[in-house]
Amino acid sequence: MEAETANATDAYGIPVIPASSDAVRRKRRAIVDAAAAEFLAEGYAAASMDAITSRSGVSKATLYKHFGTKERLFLAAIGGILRETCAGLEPDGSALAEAADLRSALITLTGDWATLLLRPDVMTLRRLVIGETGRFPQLGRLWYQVTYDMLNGPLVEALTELGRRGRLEVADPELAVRQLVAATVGVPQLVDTFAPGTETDPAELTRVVTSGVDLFLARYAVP
Amino acid sequence: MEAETANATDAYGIPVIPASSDAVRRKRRAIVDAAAAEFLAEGYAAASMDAITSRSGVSKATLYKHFGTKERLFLAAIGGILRETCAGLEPDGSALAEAADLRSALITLTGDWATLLLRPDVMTLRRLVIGETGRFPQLGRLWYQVTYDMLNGPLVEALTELGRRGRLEVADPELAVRQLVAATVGVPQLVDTFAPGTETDPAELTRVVTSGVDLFLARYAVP
DNA sequence: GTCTATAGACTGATAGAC
DNA sequence: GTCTATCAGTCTATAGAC
Repeated sequence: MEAETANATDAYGIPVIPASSDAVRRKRRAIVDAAAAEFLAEGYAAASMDAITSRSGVSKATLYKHFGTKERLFLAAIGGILRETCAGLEPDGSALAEAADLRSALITLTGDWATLLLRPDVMTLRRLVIGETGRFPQLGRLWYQVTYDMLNGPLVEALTELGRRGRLEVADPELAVRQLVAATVGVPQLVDTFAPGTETDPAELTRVVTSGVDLFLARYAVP
Repeated sequence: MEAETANATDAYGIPVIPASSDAVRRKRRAIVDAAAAEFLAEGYAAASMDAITSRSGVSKATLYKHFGTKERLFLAAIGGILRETCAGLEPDGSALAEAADLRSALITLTGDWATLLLRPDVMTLRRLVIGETGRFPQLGRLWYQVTYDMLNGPLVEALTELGRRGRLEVADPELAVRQLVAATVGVPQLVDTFAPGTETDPAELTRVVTSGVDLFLARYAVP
């Protein structure tokens, strides 16, 4: 039924869009892409449905037929690229427990995260989600969940395993991971959060990440 | 001259409002307060000048006479409360260099910062500034500057002094302070950034801050 | 009587929705 | 393409200070 499809949401309150024919799917794709670009550039309130219509090349009727309201289009577009951004990214935290050189493995892992999370498009998305979290709490929860599943979760398991093997001494792996992420990725991320477009020189990034890992190991490594 | 006053800005691009009689100043105060409440609740684009007019109790002519445009009112209101929030807060980083118990002093200092920065009104303001940084870069710069002057700056000096006295070994005090802030305040702040209104139990906050300080000292304290 | 500051109706544009 | 609501910003008639 039309109304039912147009109002379905998943566990996070992000609209669920049913599968369909190729032509329909391509139009929907065009709308979502246009919406994402407009919302990322303007924010939710300042974005215009007319502008999204023009960008996507479909008619307003088609747009409203598929998404119903501005709110639902926003959630579908932003929720979608949020998932996509993190998809295809292998956490590979399990390799960490086996690594011969733990320090190098941690530097590589946190460095890779930092490179991904500092990408201009990811930072723009992050700023948008933070700014709209008051109006759309489900987006904030989704962002936190996605980044947690990608970064923190696997690492907590790896640290716990490393603790069992006697290579680390972490009483609270959950907290330790949050500290590691904060002391590495979090440091350059804070600057770019308030100064968009700040260039982060790769050499400087490596230096910051390395220092963060050393901070972590100074406390938690078994001598 | 009228036009000159209505367009004057300071070094950060925040409108400068000249002093005036008590009655005029009280009206201006009412406008700014109403504007801050509306902008914090709705964001820049969704906030309505009519709503601000109603809230403040003055007429639209008065409002436009004083602030000229929505943009200028936004910058004046948000820039104003941003400064106010941090005013009257003594950094007192100099006491750190003299502290007998450095660990306790750091825990107290970072704990106080965390308590201030996690206040719901401060977090709401922070989310707004992050969300509007694309449109109003000067607000992002101002936030970074204000928090830096309040937290990081004095602490960098204190760490440098403690290094001279042989109690710490910090090759890069600037980076060390960013790590300390990230590993203490930054940890609970990240949660509340994406999940507004998350209650942070004071005991848990102390535990997190203490652990962050211990992380810092494990790396940088001279044995 | 003159003049500044104000109230609030008004305007043209544009929004979301259908 | 049409519709109605609402937006930022303007304008005019008036109230009150001197």
